[in-house]
Amino acid sequence: VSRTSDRSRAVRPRIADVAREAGVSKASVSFAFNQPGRLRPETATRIRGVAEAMGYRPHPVARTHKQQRTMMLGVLTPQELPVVFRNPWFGHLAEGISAVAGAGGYGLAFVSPLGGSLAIATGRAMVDGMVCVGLSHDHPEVEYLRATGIPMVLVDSDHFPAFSSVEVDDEGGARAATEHLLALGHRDVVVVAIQGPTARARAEGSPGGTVTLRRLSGYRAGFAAAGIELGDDHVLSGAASVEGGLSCMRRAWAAGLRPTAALCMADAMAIGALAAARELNLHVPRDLSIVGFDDIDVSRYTEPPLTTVHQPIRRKGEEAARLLLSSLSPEGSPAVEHRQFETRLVVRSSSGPARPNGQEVTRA
Amino acid sequence: VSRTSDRSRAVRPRIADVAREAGVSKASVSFAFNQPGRLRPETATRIRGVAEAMGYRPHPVARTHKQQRTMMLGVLTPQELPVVFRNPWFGHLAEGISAVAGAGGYGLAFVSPLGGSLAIATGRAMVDGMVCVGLSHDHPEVEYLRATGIPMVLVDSDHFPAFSSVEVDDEGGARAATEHLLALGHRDVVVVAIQGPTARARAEGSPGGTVTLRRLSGYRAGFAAAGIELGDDHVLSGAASVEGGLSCMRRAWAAGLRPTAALCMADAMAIGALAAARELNLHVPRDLSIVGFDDIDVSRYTEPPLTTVHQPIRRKGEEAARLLLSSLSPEGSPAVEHRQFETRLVVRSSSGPARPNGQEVTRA
DNA sequence: GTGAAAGCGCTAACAG
DNA sequence: CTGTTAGCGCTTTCAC
Repeated sequence: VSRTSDRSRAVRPRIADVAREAGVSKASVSFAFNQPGRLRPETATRIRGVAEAMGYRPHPVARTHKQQRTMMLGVLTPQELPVVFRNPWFGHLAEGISAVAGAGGYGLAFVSPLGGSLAIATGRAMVDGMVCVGLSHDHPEVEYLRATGIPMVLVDSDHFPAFSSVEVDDEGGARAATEHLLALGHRDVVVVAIQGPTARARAEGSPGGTVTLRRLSGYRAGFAAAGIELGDDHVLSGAASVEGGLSCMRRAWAAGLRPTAALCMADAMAIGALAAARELNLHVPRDLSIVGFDDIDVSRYTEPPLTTVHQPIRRKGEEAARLLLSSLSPEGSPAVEHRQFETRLVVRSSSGPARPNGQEVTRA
Repeated sequence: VSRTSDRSRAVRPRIADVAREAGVSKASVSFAFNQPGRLRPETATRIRGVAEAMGYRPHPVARTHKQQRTMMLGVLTPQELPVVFRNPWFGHLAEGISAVAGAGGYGLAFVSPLGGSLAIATGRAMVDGMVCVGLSHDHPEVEYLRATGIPMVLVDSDHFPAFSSVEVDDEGGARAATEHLLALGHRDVVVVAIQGPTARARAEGSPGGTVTLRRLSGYRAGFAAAGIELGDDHVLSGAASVEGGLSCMRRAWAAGLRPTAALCMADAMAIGALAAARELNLHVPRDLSIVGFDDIDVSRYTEPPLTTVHQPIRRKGEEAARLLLSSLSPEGSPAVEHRQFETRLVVRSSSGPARPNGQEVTRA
């Protein structure tokens, strides 16, 4: 067998090549890299010199294979990566996760459905542990994931007895948002919900996912306390992105709805709602109040600045990674912990008094 | 040696265990998973049943080791991950990369300095190829990277003869932005630059990085054509984030600068500049014009909507991944290609006529 | 201080 | 159709 590939890519020298060239054993070469103290200094230096000259580099997979740990953390999302990255919320979460992962010497790999299957993707994932984002019990492959034995920490997911979790008080936050609107006199409100990642939810265009359901129930509770019922036709679902929010609002108007306010489950969607309002020639908040959820960085700089439910996104990421690392380290606590952060309503300028009852907006 | 770890974590069954249990050879088990066609259907089914019952799953690292390909793409950034994720621009790029990587069956791993060293991180990276973002020739470890032999595609980086690249016309875009401001009568303008990732640049607080330099030269060229020189004291550097832009503007004002406009190298920074204006009680664009760069999704929804230089961020990501995949596949073209996309100025409302010459803003 | 050798767990060429 | 076997490239214990 020729040592040169047909693509004529340079052949990577192996540890044996270096050993031969340096006139030592493979073990010595390994020591030169991993435990230089065990070699006579001059030997170590010489070996490394030879290795460098040959362009030798320990093969990361072989090394990992032997070591039985990858020093990688996985970030698992039931949605495809492009849709995940489209939501700035995820960037903030990744900030938090990567900060503590990096500090602990861990790298990050993103695990999302491969060929439509999370199971396949998970099976391929070379990670020591996973942060799972938005995993619900009704996910078709959740049992598989649970059974893999991979240490996991759940963020914004259903609870599983075996795993630690990090979340926020979604219901409370949603309820606070509703009460805010109610206090401003709003009675006709649409909910812009995050669509579930499951095929079923997508097919039905229905909301889904743990967080979605919790927030929905918070909204409902708020309305119920005021004796108002939130009709199913007033709940629109879409992707958690600007585009998704925009499309929900368009659908609402197309369906003849003329609400005075919109409760959005993600700031990205709320920004989309802002765009929709602009399209419809609606002034925010005079003609339409918009309340978001998340309080991502840009929300305070939108036009108008967004009233929204704040949650500590980065801290959630940090905490999740911390929990995971601690369950990974031999000295760390293997105890499962459930951490819930508070939410709080941040009132800015996208919400205001409802326009007088029944008075439809005049298109300019 | 006990087969049970002290952390009492369930022992993962190996292929040999399944083979023994099913009364077949390891090869048959492997075939049952990878080439079921080579087994009698009933045998294959039985084996998979046994495997399932035992909770067997092929070890991803071992599998990868044997296969000699990881089916993973790396995304390399000279900056630490948290700072990278702080810039929405990167989210858009990741959208593009992940879309084509996922379609090609590849996963994504993020590679950023580990213990301060890109070399260490790269050495550990189990990837088939890398998309390098913002790599400049003057990076201390760039030679190491080049020498690894890992297939790479460069985004927004200096050119390297061996690698394909994807970029935009930074200089042209920057120049267009400058000319726009000049046409509006601005003569006293500060530049809010992206700080280089190198320790040196950080220490000096100086701008750095390929893209930064290109845009800076575009700005300079624009001013020069009008006979104006951009003083070094008018160039502030910071992280490519809202926070970074805010801090640059604070520093500018603290230094006694009272420009009528700011040219920001990233929309995230421009949003920070918007925040600074608010702090300083400056109306945008009446007292201060702000021009960004990137045209990220939210830029059209800020208060006021951002005048900025548009670049096709997602397409850059897609193109980079496509180039990389094609160089990875046996049939793909190994040719190095350099792809440059156009930029174009998008005028929105954050820029306007300069306030009359010499007339300082009155703080409200 | 240095080297020999035994794996890590899997895949696939080759025999049977 | 099924099993034997030879690695993939490295690390690390154990002996010298």
